[in-house]
Amino acid sequence: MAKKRAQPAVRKTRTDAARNRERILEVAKEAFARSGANTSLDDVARQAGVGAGTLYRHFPTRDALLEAVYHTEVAKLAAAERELSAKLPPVEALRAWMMLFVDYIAEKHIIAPALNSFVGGPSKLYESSRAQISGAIEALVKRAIKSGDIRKDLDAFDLLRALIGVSNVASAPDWQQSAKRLVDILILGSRPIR
Amino acid sequence: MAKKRAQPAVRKTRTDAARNRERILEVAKEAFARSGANTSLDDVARQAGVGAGTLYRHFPTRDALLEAVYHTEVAKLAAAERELSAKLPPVEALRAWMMLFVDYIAEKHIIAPALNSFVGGPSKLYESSRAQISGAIEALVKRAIKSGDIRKDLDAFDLLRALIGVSNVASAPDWQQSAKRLVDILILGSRPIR
DNA sequence: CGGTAAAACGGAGAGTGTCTCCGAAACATT
DNA sequence: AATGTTTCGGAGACACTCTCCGTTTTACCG
Repeated sequence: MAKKRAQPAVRKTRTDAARNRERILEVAKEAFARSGANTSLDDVARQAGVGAGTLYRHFPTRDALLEAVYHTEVAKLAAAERELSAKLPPVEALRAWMMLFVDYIAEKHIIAPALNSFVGGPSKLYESSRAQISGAIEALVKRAIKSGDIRKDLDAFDLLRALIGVSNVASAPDWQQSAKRLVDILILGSRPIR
Repeated sequence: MAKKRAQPAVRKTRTDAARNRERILEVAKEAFARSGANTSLDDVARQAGVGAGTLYRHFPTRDALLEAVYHTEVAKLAAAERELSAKLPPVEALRAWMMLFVDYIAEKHIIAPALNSFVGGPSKLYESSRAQISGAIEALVKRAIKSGDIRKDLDAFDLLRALIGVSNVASAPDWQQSAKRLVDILILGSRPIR
């Protein structure tokens, strides 16, 4: 009694639907990078060659679209955690990952305000992205704690907040340098007392 | 030849103008605190009992209004620096001021994205507020460096960026706690290398 | 005081963005 | 090819931003 198939059960997703979804995602990614998180969604729809209705059906809110756009990027960051952990000593790995995070935001022009939702509200939307990112930093921190290089009571989430926060202030020209200096300060400040 | 008064020279500002300006400021402050930095300015104008044109004449941009609204708040923070410096040892003063900053943002619901402009762009608008805030933290850091409790090469601006950044991520419920833990980490990480 | 020029007011309206609704079109399935 | 479902798309209702300019208010002067 596990699977009935009396009625057509599940219909294959229509190809035009899938195609449009992809196209929207592609255009949106570029638009967000170019003009920030406030790009006109109608514009995105137009450039993707679909009607506004189509865009809003696929992504009911601006946040939903942002989440979808950065989903793959987030996955890459999570993957980097595993790599770094494998080839670097605990603290170094943590540091390297944080630096990577900064670079990522700088390069891809990911809009930090959107990231807020990762550590922020109870939005179901970001659930999976948040899980990936916080999973990554938690693993890194846990390993560093175990090795004795980081204080036992450090909350990985605090570090994530700091990281996102620092990346938020991205207007100044030397932002990236400043962010990296701060990563070092954060790590230094997270060492065991003495 | 210091003061001519051939022509009417300077006219006293009209009382209605001053009154309206005050009223707008008052309403805007409340509105920003209640509904964030994106409140409808037309609404603000309506609630202040003036036309949209009046609001925009006094404050040409949303940022200008924000700046004006928080001008006095910023002044208070700057004043606190002097007080704390007078009654606490260098690092303690720095720490206390940073904590105060966090509290301030939490309590007054100051919209952090607006603060970005303080450390950010070359906007002439925020010039005075920025000067006050960065002056405060620079003084605190300089004193702490002189006392030997903080590393010589620490950039006060970095610290300010971190502070604003961390305050930015204000969605989580335990945000304030997290922010304060981070302040401690930042200060610890800014100590001399031994 | 009353007159007058200068300054401020205010709201209509043009431009733009958001989001919904529903008839028309495209699709998977039989 | 017919059928019934899913998706499309863009017109349109609504909201917000910001400007323009005829009208009103005010400070100043005689």
